[in-house]
Amino acid sequence: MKPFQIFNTLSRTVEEFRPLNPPNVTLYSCGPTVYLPQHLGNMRAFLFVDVLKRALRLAGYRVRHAMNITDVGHMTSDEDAGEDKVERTARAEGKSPREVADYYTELFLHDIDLLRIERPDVLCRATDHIPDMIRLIQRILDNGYAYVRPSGVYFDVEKWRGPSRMGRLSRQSLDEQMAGQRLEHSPDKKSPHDFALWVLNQPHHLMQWDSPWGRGYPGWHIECSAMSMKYLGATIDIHTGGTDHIPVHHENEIAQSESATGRPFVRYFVHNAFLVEKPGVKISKSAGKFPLLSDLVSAGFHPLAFRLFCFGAKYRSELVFSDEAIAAAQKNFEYFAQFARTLGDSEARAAEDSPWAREYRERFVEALGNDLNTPQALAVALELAAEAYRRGDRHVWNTLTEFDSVLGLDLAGLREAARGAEFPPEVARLIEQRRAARSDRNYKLADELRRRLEELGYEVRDTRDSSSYVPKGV
RNA sequence: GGCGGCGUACCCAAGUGGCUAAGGGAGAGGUCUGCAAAACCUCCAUUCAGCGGUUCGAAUCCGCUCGCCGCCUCCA
Repeated sequence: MKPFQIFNTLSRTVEEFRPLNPPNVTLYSCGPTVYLPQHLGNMRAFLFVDVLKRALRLAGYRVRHAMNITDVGHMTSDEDAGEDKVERTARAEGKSPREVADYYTELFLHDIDLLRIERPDVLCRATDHIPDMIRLIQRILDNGYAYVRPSGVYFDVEKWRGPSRMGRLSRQSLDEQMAGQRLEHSPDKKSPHDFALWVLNQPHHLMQWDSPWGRGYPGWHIECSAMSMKYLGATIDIHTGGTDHIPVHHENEIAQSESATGRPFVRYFVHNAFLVEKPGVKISKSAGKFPLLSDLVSAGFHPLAFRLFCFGAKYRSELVFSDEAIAAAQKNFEYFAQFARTLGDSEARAAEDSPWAREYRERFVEALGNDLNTPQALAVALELAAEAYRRGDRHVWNTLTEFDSVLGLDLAGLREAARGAEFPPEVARLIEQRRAARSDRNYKLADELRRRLEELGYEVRDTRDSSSYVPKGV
């Protein structure tokens, strides 16, 4: 089998994936900031991680996945200025920061469940790991790569950077950047590129902790370094995030992590592109207005339609959001669901698929191993179903189920849900009556029973010699 | 000022040197069907923003032009 290939931002090329300790893979993802709901653009990022994880598993790897919940230190502007975003929401809503974080964390979990995104093995909140961050900052200080000032502990970029260390990801030398030219920076900083590891003397800040340097709170970047090391080790295989994190957040994470441990921080950085409203216009929290998953559901779309919609484009391409494209994805979803539902027991329980299905499986795995080409994988899955219809040979359940381990549509569950044994007694009785009416050619009664079933929330789909009953909303 | 990306049919979107430019949606016609669906079959880009160049051969490489955008500040 061909090795799994993935684009590594560190090299800007598609590389063969070689984890440190195969078949184990350590994966860390920059998670949500919990002061607002996660919009559809955020959801695309989490869907990307989910499909990456599932594809790695299909390729034979075992993945340990950690994701952070940012509930402190995320500022409205530079690290040492502005207001903490969680606190801003807390003040606006008259809640405590913890209540705000809890609320939006729950909302996040609710949404990823709807999208059938697997929960990470470790979901870690920044505020639960303050001691870990303090220890890490101390190590950086001990190694001489940070300095303490009245306003905070800062990472010394000049000291650390050495030959091409900073700017490795973004391909920008520090001198080329305009840091400090576009906004005021703290006079305490030796260089405008320096960033806060720990912030001191901000009395208005609600969340404060004691530290060896005084009462304060962590800078935004340190949480990812501290928690990824704690749960996944000094060197992790894959670190994911949006492309917006390349120049600052991930650059700083590398600097602070490697200056602390002296070891490589990440083997593969993998970044997803944005979901955009129209070409080039990204959906973002700071823009004020942004579509949510709940908006799609209110508009009558199934959450999994959004899941398939995202798989219709490569993770590294901007994806243009439109109702028409979501509707197209929903058609795909219904197509898969209908295909699964109409498989007979002998087809769904056969130990072996028909030989012709093998080629589809190979193409599917190959597409995913080719830098996660989900559009191609999706096309293969659709072609498998179409080919099964065309041949009148639907012994492909094992293959389809394997595809679904990545697509994540729960086709097995959908099939079960359409089976008679699962129906409530009243529904089952109506179904039986309708079956009898149809065989008596009493179509007037059959149509009446169809209406009543629809009132109960079941869509009736007849075939020549049987019928299936699908709960509305799939 | 610097870094980076994009422009493929009505829409979404693969393809990055070579069989007929994937796939889906929409659209058109047909088959099947008590009805309503679903499904199946057929059709739907001589062409990849434009213009040059390299090559036996380019949507794919190079140059220029036009248009759009992201990042360098919080952001998936």
